[in-house]
Amino acid sequence: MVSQRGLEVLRAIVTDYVSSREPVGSKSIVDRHSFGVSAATIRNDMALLEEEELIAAPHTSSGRIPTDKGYRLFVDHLAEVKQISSTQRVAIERFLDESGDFDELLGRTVRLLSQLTNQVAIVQYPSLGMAKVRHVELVKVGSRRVLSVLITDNGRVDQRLVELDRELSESELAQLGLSINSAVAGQGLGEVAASLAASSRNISPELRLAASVLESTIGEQAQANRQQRLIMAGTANLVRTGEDFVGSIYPMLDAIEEQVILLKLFTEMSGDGAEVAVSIGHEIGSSALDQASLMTTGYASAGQRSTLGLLGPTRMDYSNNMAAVRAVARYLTRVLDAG
Amino acid sequence: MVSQRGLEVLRAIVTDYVSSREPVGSKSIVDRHSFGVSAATIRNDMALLEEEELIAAPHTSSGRIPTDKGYRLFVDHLAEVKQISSTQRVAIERFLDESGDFDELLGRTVRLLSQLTNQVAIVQYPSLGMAKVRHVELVKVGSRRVLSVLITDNGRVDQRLVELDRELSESELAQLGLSINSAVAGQGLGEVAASLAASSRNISPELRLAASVLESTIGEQAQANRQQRLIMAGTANLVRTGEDFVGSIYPMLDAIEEQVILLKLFTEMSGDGAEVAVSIGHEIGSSALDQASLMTTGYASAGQRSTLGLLGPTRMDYSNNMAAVRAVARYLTRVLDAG
DNA sequence: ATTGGCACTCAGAAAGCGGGAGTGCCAAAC
DNA sequence: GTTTGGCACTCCCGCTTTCTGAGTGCCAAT
Repeated sequence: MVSQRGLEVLRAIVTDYVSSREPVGSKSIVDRHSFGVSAATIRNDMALLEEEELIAAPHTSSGRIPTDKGYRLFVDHLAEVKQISSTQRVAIERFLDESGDFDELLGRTVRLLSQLTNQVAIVQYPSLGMAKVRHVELVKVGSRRVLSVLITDNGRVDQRLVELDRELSESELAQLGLSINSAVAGQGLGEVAASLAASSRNISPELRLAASVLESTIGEQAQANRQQRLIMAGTANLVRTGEDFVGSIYPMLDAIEEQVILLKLFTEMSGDGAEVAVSIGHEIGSSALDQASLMTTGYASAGQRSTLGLLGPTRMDYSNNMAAVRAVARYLTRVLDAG
Repeated sequence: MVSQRGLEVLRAIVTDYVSSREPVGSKSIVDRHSFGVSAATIRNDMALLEEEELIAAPHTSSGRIPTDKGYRLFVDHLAEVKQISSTQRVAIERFLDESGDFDELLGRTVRLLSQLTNQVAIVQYPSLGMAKVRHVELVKVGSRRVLSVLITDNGRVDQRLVELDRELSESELAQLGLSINSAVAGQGLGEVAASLAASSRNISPELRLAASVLESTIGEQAQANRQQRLIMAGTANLVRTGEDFVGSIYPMLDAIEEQVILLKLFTEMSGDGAEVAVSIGHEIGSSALDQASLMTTGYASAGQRSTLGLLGPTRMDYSNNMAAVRAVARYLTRVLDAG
């Protein structure tokens, strides 16, 4: 069994390794930390830790680095719950002052988080969820093209181009818009398609074809799972910390650019609510990301729960990053959710 | 003066260097290309080219690589105008089929271009430009928060959160919405602020304060220069081609993440219209992007002109990339602009 | 349980050593 | 005058060798 001091040694190994990037040996531990014991004693403890697979030696007779399991124990029991630094607070404050479009805000948030942590930051676009339709606006943008803008009562906007069979006059379009709005306004997103189908009976024959195209698009918009969208920043940081990965980082970069894996992970992890959740290395369950850690937490936008987080090497500063993720999520919720 | 054959030699050097990544010598030129002359003759030509600073030798007695000036000459006079390959065509076709939100479309476009070229792809968000206001929708998203969605008649949407001094009832909000819409609908974006100020006299005293906050926000939205927004993809490609840069690529990555320089360059280059414009190395005028080339062209969205392009090492496949940029811009225009 | 001592291991830096691709120049040939 | 073969020279790059030092595991003594 691992002793109390053994755990302290593990903590020392993790913190030292994270800051130095180098395998840490018994000597450097007694130097940097004030255990009241000799290096040989530490070595005994380390042998225990290695048996438990909490640490490992990259090469025979070299210092030790934490395993995924070691990081896990560290995150669960040993990491101190930090507050964000004053520098970070200033960054968030300054960031708070700027105004801008909703999308811009999310973009700025994700860049902020990436700068605070020097990792890849990811924000999941809030889902349309259980919202109701507020308004549909049809905008003519070409002779036979119409942009359909759907606005929900929790403030999400989905805009989409529709190609019609023939040109509609402004008045025809206005008429269609009126009829569509009266059919769908106040409807839950799930009901939109049905309501549209029901109302379309009253439409004049000349408009019938155009109307059906529009209706199917609006139905799509209502179904569209905006949850499927990630905003990312700081991919470059992964390169900067690239020395932390053995072998090529290209599989990782590809996986990130693909987004598929991340989307899956984000939706899976989103259930956890307010706490910061961490997946370490192999726990992520993707071979491309098995040298990475994923850290997520929830945020709220107009009552809709969504997820944000970051991705970085397993060898990351968990305490700091967890604090930053938590702070940014809280801040974003404060800005976007009911005051 | 550089002879005709000299120019052919330059072309050979550029193409060989681009594909091999290695300084190219006189021997390998006569091997790979069928000049009817010996290596020694080529050497003489190369000496000329070097005098003209079109090529340079990384080390004494090593092969030559093109200088920025050499690339410039190549792009202007020697590069053959390629068609995109069938593989690329297929990629674009497949991409064309998918439906989705406007923002998603731009996102997909930029990822497409980055995959076609293996470079960093950039799309500038279409500007609001000379558009007129179509509709303003006010959506209550919290007790004291309102989301203001502004839609223009060319289909751009700007959404923005407003914090009010007190809670408004739905009916109050609806009333305000009506009054605001009647004031601004059909107005040019520049006139919005004035129209709002004029109309606000008729607003009841209880709403006065909330109205003024809303009005100033809507004024901002109308002024907002969406031109200021870039969508990027494929930063990772820069790392993949990272061996092409001498020294650290971090300054480049930083410059890209900052976006400031790129925004400036994009707005400057946007005037050129339909042709593909290329800035090579030092021509860009930014020390961080010394070793990069920027390639841009215009596209149109509902009559608004905007810019897209890519960024990569000076040592890039100009012919291919120019073809891809042109093809994607045309395609995007076809989808977004009047059919 | 802890400690000092000691032989052993091994990664990584420094140094040494060709091989080879490429050059510049020159005198001869076309 | 342009082109060519020849030749001496340069210097990068990859290879092996050596060396050093941090670190380990184990053991006997405290």
